[in-house]
Amino acid sequence: MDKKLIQELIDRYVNVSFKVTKKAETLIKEQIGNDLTNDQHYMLRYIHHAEKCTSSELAEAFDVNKSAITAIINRLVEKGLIDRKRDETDRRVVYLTLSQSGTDLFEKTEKRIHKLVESIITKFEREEITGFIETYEKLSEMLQKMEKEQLGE
Amino acid sequence: MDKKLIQELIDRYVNVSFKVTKKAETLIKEQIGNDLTNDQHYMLRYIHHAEKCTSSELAEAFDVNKSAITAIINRLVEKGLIDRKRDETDRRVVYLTLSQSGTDLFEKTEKRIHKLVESIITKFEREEITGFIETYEKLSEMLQKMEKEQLGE
DNA sequence: CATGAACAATTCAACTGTTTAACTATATTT
DNA sequence: AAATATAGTTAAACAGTTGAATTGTTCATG
Repeated sequence: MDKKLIQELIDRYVNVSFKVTKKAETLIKEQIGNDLTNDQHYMLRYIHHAEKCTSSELAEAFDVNKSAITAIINRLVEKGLIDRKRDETDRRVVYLTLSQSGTDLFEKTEKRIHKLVESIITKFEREEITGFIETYEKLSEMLQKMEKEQLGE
Repeated sequence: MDKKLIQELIDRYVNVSFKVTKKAETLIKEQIGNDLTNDQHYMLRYIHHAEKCTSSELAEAFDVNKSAITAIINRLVEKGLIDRKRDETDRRVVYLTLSQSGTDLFEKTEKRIHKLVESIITKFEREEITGFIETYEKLSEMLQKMEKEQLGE
């Protein structure tokens, strides 16, 4: 690729990724409503998918310090959406799971987000959107690898 | 498209967009360093591109209330990176511009971010990345339109 | 087996970004 | 001239974040 094209692509990527990220956050917030923040919903999503997980695991997945996770989890425990339970064999570890009302709220909200995404995805041709998501996934893997390499240095 | 495929695509999209957004934020923060937050850099980027703009314009571009903009701009003015100047013909309006050191810091940091993006983009085939960015841009336009429709309702 | 290192999680202080409501100052409408 | 609208700021309250210190637990090794 020649330099000029690369520069153009970089500009376009930086620009479009900023816009889409911003707008997506806003649209998701509209689906979620006032019971939860976006970050709190993402937290419920992760735990729902994992069924059971630890603060350390969340800190790694969300790329933040463990103390940030403690703060978010505290708020979700206060709302009765998450349960904390110590591991009996290693009492340093605390397992997090969704409570029944946490599961209910998550599933209700996630359904609305899925409908939003569906309404967008279905406006594309099948080939275009599958190709897009495939490249997006490649990008994701690439970023994971970059992190590992940095840790290796 | 059949329902099963759509469901699969939604799942994959929700999953991958979360991961990429998170990781990209982290990587950008590494490029920016400790002089600025990511949001502050994005603010400088917008003003740099516009050359001159108002709080209201920023509030719309960033999808937040004007008071959130005031807070961020205050911090950037304190750091000497942005200048405020009242419009002489309509004294309600305040124009924001980058100071010399604001311009310097922005350009230095943006260069690092561009290198980061370049290092990623150039790992893809030309057709794949251009197709990806084109679809991404379509998506962006679609989201803009959705907002207008909502306002119209 | 005792002690020190390692580890999981939490607490706390300080900060950034956000919303909402109230407010100031200015401009426009009628 | 008075009412209304607009641009921006302020203040209180909250969510999310970092970084350092702390608590409680486990593990290694001398």
